[in-house]
Amino acid sequence: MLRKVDKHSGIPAYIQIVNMIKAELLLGNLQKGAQLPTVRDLQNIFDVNINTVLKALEKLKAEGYIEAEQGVGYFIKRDVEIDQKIIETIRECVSKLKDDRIDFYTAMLIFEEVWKNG
Amino acid sequence: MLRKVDKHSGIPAYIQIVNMIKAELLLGNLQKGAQLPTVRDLQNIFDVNINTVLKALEKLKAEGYIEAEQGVGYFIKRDVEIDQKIIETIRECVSKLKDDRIDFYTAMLIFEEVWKNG
DNA sequence: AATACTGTTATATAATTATATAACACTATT
DNA sequence: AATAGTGTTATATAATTATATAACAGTATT
Repeated sequence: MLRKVDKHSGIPAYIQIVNMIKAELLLGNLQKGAQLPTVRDLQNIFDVNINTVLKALEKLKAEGYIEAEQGVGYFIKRDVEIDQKIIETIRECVSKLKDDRIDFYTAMLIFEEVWKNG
Repeated sequence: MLRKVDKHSGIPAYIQIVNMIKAELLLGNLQKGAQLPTVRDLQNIFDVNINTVLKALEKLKAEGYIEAEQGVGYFIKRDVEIDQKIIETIRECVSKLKDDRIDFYTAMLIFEEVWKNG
């Protein structure tokens, strides 16, 4: 689900936008051929300047995820394959962590550290 | 474990440094009273400019995690409590995901999206 | 006292990120 | 043909992030 960018996270807005759209692709919420909201709508959805939206779309285009049709819109270029088992693994983990009342940021810190120095 | 900053991740270096040190605190690898490497050593460890190190340390100090002794060094101010069960949950999840050959970035994207729109 | 190690402050410079704003170009509808 | 909706390009401005470099100030050791 596309949502407002977090302007206090320290992570550049255009990176957050790229990440959100990639996540939609991975979860199958955006599939090949689907049309993205218009650039000006995305501007409102993410609550950023139009140039910031374009920077994100340009990156996604360069990576082959989307393509633009001048005067028409942006479209998803290809599906991103992902094993449903992986999503289920993550869902279960997130569920457990939320039960333990841990916040997202802390979870991410531990997740990254464990991943890189297991 | 403190390691080089990823200069291509898009995430500001000083934020990465703050996150790495916080992760060490959460995992108990850095405990109350422990001394951090010197500012100039940290500069080499993270492979950034001294001002970038100071910016990160300043943030950690402002948040109460560390304190400075002029002419002596930086020290951990307090332990960060965290249920070991949480760490175990994350370890297991990471282990499963690595078995499935998924890369860190993709895992994080799904993790964040599932967390925020379960 | 001198030295070598700490943290601290300062200045200048550059690249990156983000905003505001305007105009242009293509497509589809009226 | 005119219009309204798309994407596209451009300019100016500001804040943030990061670097290089130098000097200063406190602490502990010799």
